Amino acid sequence: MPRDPDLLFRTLADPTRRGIFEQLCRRGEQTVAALTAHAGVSQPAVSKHLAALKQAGLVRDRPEGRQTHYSAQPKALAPLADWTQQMASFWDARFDALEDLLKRMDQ
Amino acid sequence: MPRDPDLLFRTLADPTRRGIFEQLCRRGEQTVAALTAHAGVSQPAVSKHLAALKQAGLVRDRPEGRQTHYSAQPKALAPLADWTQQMASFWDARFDALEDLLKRMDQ
DNA sequence: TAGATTCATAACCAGTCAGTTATGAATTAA
DNA sequence: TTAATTCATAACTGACTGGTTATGAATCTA
Repeated sequence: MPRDPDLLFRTLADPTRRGIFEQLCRRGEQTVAALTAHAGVSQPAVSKHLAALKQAGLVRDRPEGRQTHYSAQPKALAPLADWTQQMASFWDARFDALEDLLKRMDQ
Repeated sequence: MPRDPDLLFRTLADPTRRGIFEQLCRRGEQTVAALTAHAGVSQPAVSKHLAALKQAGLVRDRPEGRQTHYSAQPKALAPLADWTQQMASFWDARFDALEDLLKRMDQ
């Protein structure tokens, strides 16, 4: 159930790639050409980033004629949110344990 | 307010480094030697990872004699959670807009 | 059909980075 | 003081990867 967030972290670590994903989240489905217009890198670079995002499940592609439409799959971010939550909860648990100990010592 | 999550993503992208951070979240403050015992890499590698984590604000160091104790600062994960939340909300907003449009068309 | 457009892939390059060993500084122990 | 321990840094290396240009396949248009 707590899926491995490794691929997710690696995929989102690159700012250009993260920018493309953000663009898709903000503006919705877009073609490669539209994404390239904002990405600041060449079209092949964008295609490679899209392939990486697809590999991580963060986007879906919808081929239509000679163009391909991509859209974000924000659901795929769940393992990331889970991981973050888990780290915080570990910390909280220890904090609670300390609080508990202090209370006990106070008695 | 929405701080830049770039350094955070880059820092957490490496599995070894993320493992060290997880260890600190789970077990609390630990020395470099203790962390090295679990990391599966050399002590200098661990020291470098700790320096990176510290740079990102994810850990604090507490020098004590010849050893240095490190502890997690999970608060530093906030921008990550914020970013994730924001991506989801962008998506939801568009979804709502679509829903709205459909309702309007239905009238 | 011929030409233009859209995208993906191949091939290559340069910079980054995580790992190593070697070493030294600072502290503790004998 | 001498020896041992703990950690950080320097120097180096090899792998990875994000960028490029070149190219080709597929599709649309004139």
